[in-house]
Amino acid sequence: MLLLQTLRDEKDRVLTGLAKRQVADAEATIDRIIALDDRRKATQTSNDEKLAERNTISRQVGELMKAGKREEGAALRDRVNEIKEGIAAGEAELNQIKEELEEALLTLPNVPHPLVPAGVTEDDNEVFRPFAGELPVLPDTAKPHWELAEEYKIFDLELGVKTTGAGFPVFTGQGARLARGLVNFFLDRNTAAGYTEFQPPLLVNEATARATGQLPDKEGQMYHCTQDDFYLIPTAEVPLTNLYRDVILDPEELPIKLTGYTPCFRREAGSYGAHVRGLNRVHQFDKVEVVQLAHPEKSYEILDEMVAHIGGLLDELGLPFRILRLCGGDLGFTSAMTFDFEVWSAAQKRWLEVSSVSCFETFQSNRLKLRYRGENGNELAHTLNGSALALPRIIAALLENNQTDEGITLPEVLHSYLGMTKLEKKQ
RNA sequence: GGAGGAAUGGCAGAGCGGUUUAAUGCACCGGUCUUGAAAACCGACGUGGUGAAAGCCACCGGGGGUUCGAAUCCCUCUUCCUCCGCCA
Repeated sequence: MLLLQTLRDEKDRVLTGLAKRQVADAEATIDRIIALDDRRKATQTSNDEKLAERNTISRQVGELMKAGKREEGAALRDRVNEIKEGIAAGEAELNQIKEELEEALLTLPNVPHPLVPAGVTEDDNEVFRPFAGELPVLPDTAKPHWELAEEYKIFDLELGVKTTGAGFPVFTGQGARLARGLVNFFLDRNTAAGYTEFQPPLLVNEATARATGQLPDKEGQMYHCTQDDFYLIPTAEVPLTNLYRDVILDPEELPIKLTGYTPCFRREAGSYGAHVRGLNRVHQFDKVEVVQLAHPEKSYEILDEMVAHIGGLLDELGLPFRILRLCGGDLGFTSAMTFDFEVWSAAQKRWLEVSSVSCFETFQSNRLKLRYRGENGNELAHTLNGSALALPRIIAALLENNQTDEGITLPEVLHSYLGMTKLEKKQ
């Protein structure tokens, strides 16, 4: 959620930024928000005056009663009763204004950073760092990962359909081991880079989902347990970042670095077709996430650091990748700048997104009330997060790119995690 | 699921209807003293709204109510603790 103060003080900058996202009626919305806030201030001030009067008179009543002047006290009591009616009306109006204000504020997405390119669709994203080497070229007999998965018994989509439904792959045998090995590899590397590991809940309440911005923006994207009003997390970002909701940090504690492995659940309503075959898009998948809470002056430096860290993971896995900077139109609702990592899937001959790294500036911390003690009072911290990494498409690329007649070779860093150097065909 | 108890500032812990502008202690911060440190002493010491400021207002787990006046009384929800039941 954007700060009211920003809308007032930097309206031009906000409008320029939101134009990159093609936000409709941005100026009208901002004007309405400021008008509502003016009303809020006026209403609250007049109500506070009534409250102050009530408090003063009530104190006098107390003194009169103590002094035994019951009749004078009773007269003042009647006066307070009149004031109380005004207070009740004022409070009702105030609450209504606040509700409208909140609702309007929630409709505005984050303001893109000046370096974010304008654009409408993913085709307008900036190739921030192209892949430097030669893309691997496979023989015509090369198979896509969903065919390899059957030959090598990596995962089984039919079993997932039986137990749950489409989009819930069941990893089997050496496939399950590969997934577990990757999770451990990622967690070990993240921990070595100074991130503290957490195992958060996979179900979150509404307040948590709102604080990081999944609600109300992505209402239909999350699985909702209506009986208990919990949401299944679409990413570990949600519980991990919310660990620091309503917290005031000492500046020396920054940056705070968190990592965690969780399954992620996404409804992906309306997605179907050839481009979602195999592991390309599923409803449940494993992901290791990194989160940082940063001083505002350091956040973009830290974003660079996170990009470098994730690039290092992909280098170690030997996967060809490129980095995109998302354009305004493709940028997530809550993000100010996002880099996407895409690995080359040699059999499908296409780029697959495996990580998204974002700086949210104060958009999340405003809702989270995540602050640090600054020079001039408490100030909102910046939040950042990124996938390090999401498993399914990593597995897809590893299977496809490394297929040989003798089996699927594994990158050296995984040998000790899996206890083998390659995957073998199974009957 | 059942019975009882509890929830107050970073922590501990008073307060049970009206000088509470939330006592006191510890921690933290500034200062005096000291060669330096400790001790001692002095001072500052929660969050938010509004305002140029003084000030005013709200917040004692959340919500609602009683009252001229609520941290304090009532209702309700949540969480934690103790015990019972069930259970991986």
